[in-house]
Amino acid sequence: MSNNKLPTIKEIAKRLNVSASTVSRALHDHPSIGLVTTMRVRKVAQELGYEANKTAIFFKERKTYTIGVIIPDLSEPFFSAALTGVEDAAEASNYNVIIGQSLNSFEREKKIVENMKDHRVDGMLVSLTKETSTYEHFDNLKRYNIPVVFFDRVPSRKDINYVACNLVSGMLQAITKLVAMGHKRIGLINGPAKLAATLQRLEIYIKCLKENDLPVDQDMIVSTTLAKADNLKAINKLLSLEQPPTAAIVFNDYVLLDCISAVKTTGLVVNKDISFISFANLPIWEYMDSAPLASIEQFAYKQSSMAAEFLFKLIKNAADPDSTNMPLLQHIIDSEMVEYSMPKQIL
Amino acid sequence: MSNNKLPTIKEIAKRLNVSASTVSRALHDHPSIGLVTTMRVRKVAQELGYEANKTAIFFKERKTYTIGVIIPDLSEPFFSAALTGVEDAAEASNYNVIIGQSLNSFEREKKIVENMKDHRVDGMLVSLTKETSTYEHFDNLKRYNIPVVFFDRVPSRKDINYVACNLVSGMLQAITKLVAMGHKRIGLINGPAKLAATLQRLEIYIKCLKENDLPVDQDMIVSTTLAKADNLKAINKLLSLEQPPTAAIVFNDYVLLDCISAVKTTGLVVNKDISFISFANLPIWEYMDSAPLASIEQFAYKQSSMAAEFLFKLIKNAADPDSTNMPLLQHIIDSEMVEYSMPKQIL
DNA sequence: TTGTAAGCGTTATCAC
DNA sequence: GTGATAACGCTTACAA
Repeated sequence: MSNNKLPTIKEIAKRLNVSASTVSRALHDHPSIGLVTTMRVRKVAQELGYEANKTAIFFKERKTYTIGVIIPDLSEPFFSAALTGVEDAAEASNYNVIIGQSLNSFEREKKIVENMKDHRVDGMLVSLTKETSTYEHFDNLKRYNIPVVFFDRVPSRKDINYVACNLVSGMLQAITKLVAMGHKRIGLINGPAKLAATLQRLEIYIKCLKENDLPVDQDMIVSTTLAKADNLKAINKLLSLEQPPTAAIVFNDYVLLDCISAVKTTGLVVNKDISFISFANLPIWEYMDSAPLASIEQFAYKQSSMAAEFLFKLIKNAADPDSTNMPLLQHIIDSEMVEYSMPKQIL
Repeated sequence: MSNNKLPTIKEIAKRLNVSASTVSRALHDHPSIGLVTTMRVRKVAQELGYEANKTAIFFKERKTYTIGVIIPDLSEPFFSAALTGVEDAAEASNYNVIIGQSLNSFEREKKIVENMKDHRVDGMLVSLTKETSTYEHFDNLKRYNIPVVFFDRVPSRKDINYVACNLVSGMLQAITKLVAMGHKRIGLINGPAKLAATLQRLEIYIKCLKENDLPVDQDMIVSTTLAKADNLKAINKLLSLEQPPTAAIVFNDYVLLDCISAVKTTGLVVNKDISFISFANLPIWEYMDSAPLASIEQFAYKQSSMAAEFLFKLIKNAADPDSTNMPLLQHIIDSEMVEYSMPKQIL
């Protein structure tokens, strides 16, 4: 253990019989310091292996050069991609990233916010819990001048900074494509009613059907709690209709995985008897036999890195003494339909 | 913008005409402070919404209550699971986690280490780059009393703290199982020669074949650069042998995905004409038609959370004034073969 | 029971 | 050109 304390500016000062301020200035090439002194200081600094203690500087500056990211669940590829987006943006701005997984628990989310506040992050990026419907824990941060930018799962409020994704564009492409392929009966396997996303998907689904002059048939709209057993029940309900749909929009990829299993169990063939299109997109679909026809790409990386840019803008603006009041930073990215190359069952 | 500065201990002191130390003590229920004073202090603190500025405390304590995690690539489910393991362990110890992805670049790894050192993390958890073969950048941390624990991808050195996974146990189970199923020709699709993991897998493969009294046939050992085209070439080489293997051990799941594609292209059937077993394990195999027979589970979460425990032990020990010199903390977890339920092609 | 002062490492302000 | 001092917010001997 090299328990010898790290050299400080004072240590150097003492060795040279100069003041700490002189050392500090010398090390910063302050013009007022004589060349000789500067050289002597540098030499000793070098010898001692001196390096400025940034934590002291940060403390003085009242900054941490760290931002916090709160996401629901890293095991979802969507969010790990998002985290990478944040990290890349942060690196470019010389910021560090501390991370917290809310695991879709509102209580955890609150706790993480609190903890990050205690650590005085310079800002926060947040993708909300499914449970979150109140936002005081974020409002509190104003007091600490900690700006927040939300992404993807954003509050239903207008007075916030956010980057989100518009699902309509991708869905419209998807349904239009299905129609072009001849599909007339397109079902919807939706999520639990209490989720905002569920209502949203329903509305979009209906809107896009209408745009394609298709009728909305309530029998073809089913929902699931997202539990596996329930996913199976939902798809089976569709399949057992007198006139089952020939295609279905699915709440997300995890639900879809179960749907595909169920279809196979009945002996039907995915992409022949029934085609799927789902939200989000697992990176491995392209390797799978029964991949959906397409996914609605929601650009995790793009959303999160843009949110990070926003955040750094806010941070800089707050630091600027003659900053004018910043307008809200808000952006919506259009989703896009991404087709998978040649679902194998069709070949 | 609530630009009014946050209340400090001084502010409270001023209001009450007492000293800052009194306030500090009162807020900590110091026994020497009179009840009345304590109450008055608390009241004002309450009114002002005072909260201790932890960054100041941390600075004084010369601690950050933050650890750094360096991993190659979050898009690999293995590492995002590992990160979750760290986060869970950290939460239990009231620590924060800052994250850095080396993206398998040695230069990036060095830079991240440097940056985390500047931020004075209390310790680091590291899973090395494929490129890393020198360790000065970690040795430097001793100077700053920043302990390091490696996990999964650990240095080839004995004087370090680490948690790793022993591949032999799982591989032995796997090959034994293949043999029990009647397989006599078991190939190996290995990685690039420059990776330590490649040599390791080769040795284990040979060892396990021998344990099962099977001959080692050089023709059945192929390798790939991990690039897609190369993966295809490797599997095709095996398939085009006069006597192709009936089973193969594959370097990792990503290589295997390509192998499966290739097998299908030739019209052969996975799990009938050829079976696979691979290292690591993608969370979605169980949903796939042509899943490998089994994966060698390497316990990302367990490794990383145990590494985190080690780290906290080291941190505590270093903080303890009368700490005896800590012995190295090292642990090896046995890998295990994990079978997938009923590969569908066989049903 | 309370106040004073020093200290964590650095920098900015003012004085000489 | 360089030095002293204060300040960031807090804790803790040591005094009183």
